Amino acid sequence: MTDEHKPKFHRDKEGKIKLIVETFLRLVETKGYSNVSTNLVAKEAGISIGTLYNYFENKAEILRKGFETNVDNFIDFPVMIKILVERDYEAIKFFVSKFLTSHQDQYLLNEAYDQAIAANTEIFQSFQENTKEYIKKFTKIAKESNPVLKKVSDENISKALMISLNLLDSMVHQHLFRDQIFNSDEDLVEYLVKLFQFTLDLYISI
Amino acid sequence: MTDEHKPKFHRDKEGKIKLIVETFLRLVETKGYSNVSTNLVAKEAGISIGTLYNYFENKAEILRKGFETNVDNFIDFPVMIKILVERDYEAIKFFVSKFLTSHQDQYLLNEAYDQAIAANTEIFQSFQENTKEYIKKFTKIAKESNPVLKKVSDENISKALMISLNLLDSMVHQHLFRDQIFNSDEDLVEYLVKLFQFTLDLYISI
Amino acid sequence: MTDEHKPKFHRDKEGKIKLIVETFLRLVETKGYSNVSTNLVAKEAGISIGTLYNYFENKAEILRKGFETNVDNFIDFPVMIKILVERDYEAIKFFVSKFLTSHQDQYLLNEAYDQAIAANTEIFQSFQENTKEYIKKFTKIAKESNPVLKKVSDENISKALMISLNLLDSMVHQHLFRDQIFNSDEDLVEYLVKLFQFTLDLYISI
Amino acid sequence: MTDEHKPKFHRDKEGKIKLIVETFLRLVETKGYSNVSTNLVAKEAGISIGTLYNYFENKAEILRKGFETNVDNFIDFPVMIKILVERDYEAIKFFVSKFLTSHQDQYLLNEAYDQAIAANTEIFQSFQENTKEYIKKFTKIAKESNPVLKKVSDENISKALMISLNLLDSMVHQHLFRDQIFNSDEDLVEYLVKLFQFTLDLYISI
DNA sequence: CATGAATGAGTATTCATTCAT
DNA sequence: CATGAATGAATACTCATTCAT
Repeated sequence: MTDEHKPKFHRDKEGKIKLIVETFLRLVETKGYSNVSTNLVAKEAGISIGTLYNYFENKAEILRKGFETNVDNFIDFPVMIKILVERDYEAIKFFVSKFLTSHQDQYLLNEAYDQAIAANTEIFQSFQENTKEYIKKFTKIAKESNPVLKKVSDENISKALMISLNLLDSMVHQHLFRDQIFNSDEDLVEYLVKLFQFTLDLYISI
Repeated sequence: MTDEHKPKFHRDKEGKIKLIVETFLRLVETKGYSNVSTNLVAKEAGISIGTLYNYFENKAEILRKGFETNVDNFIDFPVMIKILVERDYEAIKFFVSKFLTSHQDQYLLNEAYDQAIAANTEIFQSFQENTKEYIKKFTKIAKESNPVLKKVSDENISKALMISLNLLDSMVHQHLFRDQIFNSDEDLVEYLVKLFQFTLDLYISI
Repeated sequence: MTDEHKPKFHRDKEGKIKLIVETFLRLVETKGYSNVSTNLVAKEAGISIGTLYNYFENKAEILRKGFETNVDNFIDFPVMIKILVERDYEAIKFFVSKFLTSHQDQYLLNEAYDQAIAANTEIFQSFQENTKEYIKKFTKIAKESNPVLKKVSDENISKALMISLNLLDSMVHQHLFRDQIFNSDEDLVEYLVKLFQFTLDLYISI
Repeated sequence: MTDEHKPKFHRDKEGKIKLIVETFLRLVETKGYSNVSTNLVAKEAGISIGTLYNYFENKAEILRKGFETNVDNFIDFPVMIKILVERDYEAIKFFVSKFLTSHQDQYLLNEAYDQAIAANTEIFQSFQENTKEYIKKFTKIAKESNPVLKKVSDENISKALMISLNLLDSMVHQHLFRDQIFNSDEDLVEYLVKLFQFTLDLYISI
């Protein structure tokens, strides 16, 4: 109870960090990492540039924080586990469709990560560790929640997951931002589902 | 005497454009788009910055031109046609291996295209048109040079080609610059060959 | 009980001022004036930046206060008096050697004073007054503690002291941070002792 | 003749460099190195900041250039040689007086060198080399122009010169910018002449 | 058509200082 | 009297682009 008195005095620290990160990501999504200046972020967030740098050591750090929090609600664990095990066409289709719908925002973000990675090795490692941690977490939960997966090696589960997500990502990216290979979204989704199944069959044979 | 037919020295407009584009792409491949300044390009090309801007309206224009000319010698047409038709494991493997080897250079270039796309819609369309043109050209040649392909629709040939290249690109990219999903290059190549075959089987049934 | 006479904990204004000044000087000695931010001083001192500004109007003020208190324990009065009177080679040599050893720390501090002086005339005067006060104090004590010096004018004692210290300072500075005029520390010390004696002979003839 | 046609088209390159350096030094002399921003220099010189950076890689480089050109007309070689050999009281007095008169400008400049040195090791070495070169040049000329000096070792001539100049510098600095030790300029000059002679006697015995 | 000096808005980041709590 | 979040002018430096020659 007494703990709840204090925060009244402080401006909401976590809230401010969140505000900065969200503003930053929103801008990156539309303009690309290198076209978003920290000064602009501050202005758009309605804070001073000094405040921004009170919370983040540098520009890349904002991106890192964004990635960190973003990765957490990236995929729906139960849904994915169900897919891994049952390999149900409709389930995969649903997942892929949702992925397609929500991907547009993510795309420039991913590119931002790439750019930051290219410029900064530390951040690269941070990204890798975050992803690994996330994959590990997923693998553990997957095995715990479904006995069938216990027979599959951790490595293969990780592989299946990462490859599949990566494939989805790249094809959706191509579809949305480069050449329109498929005539319709449905066309694309159909192919992706098959690709997904193909990869699962390859690495997770039950 | 024959040398005098193509006036390569002064007053050679095309030669100068080519020089600028090549210098630009070479630099982008090693340093990334945003780390290559037009001033540097001019210096490296041995011309003045003023001359560069006589031939190109702005930086992005050089990239556009670069894409236009680059796409031309992207893949070895005969090899690719052979793959499409025969679907020979070793041939695909050879192609994929070569792709992997040469990808590192292309990576920063691709990112440059993406950045330009993000910043400039005009360029996006230019890119799309170029690619379409290229694919159309390939499809035509493929059909002409191999009767078996005549039965396959143009659309499917295009699809097979674009999807395959895109998949290769994304997986290699992931392997080289993001998380190391596969334990070795061989491991990756093996998977990619299967993926390649899967896609060909799907769209080009002979 | 005796400990309670000087309330060293909270509410100790003098203690807090001392803490700030000492922290500040310690940092300046290692990092240089312009590389020490008030925020850092506060952090290192374990107080808030707000508290720091409750006690000092601005950054330069801390330096001024630092000079004020620092000048007090600059030289060992008895040793210096002995030197002035006896002009003993070994005593001077010992003093000079010690000066050389301890100068490295003082250097950045002196530079800080100079910088502050260059930027702020008020501080200049404050420095001058402090030094004058200090010299006057020394002269008085010197005359009181050694009857021989009573014959010498105050002005000459001051001169001898200030010139000598200044000469030491500049030559040591040159030796340590600029060109290495002397082959060894011993070489330098030898010259400085002679210089010291020369100056004393000039102004304090007994 | 043909060569003389060209420069008409270019804005005077050397002139611009000189302009920048002089503006910079003028500002440093009054405000101190760290209080002079490159933007201010550009503004005061009536050029754009971009132009400034076309001619100098960074701020410190301007100072280096300033030092380089400054050191050349630092002392009057013939006068100094005469002093070294004849040790004439009036000649030294004249030299010292002139030194005192012209020193005010030099002081903050010297401090600027110190600051730059403290921040940048490369520049430090550049300074050292320039000074060494200068001293070497002087020593050579001195020996050539006056046979008496041939008996003296190069090292001792260098020492005598550097120590003397350093002593002058520090005492004048103290006199002008710190505590007024001497009652008058004449008073100071008198002491400095003696100091000068003392050092010459020590290192250059003829 | 070539040149390259000049431009200046823009970049990431710092830091002395203020003031609401 | 203490706190520390917030400020924003200032800094060194970059680079796409222009234009007088």
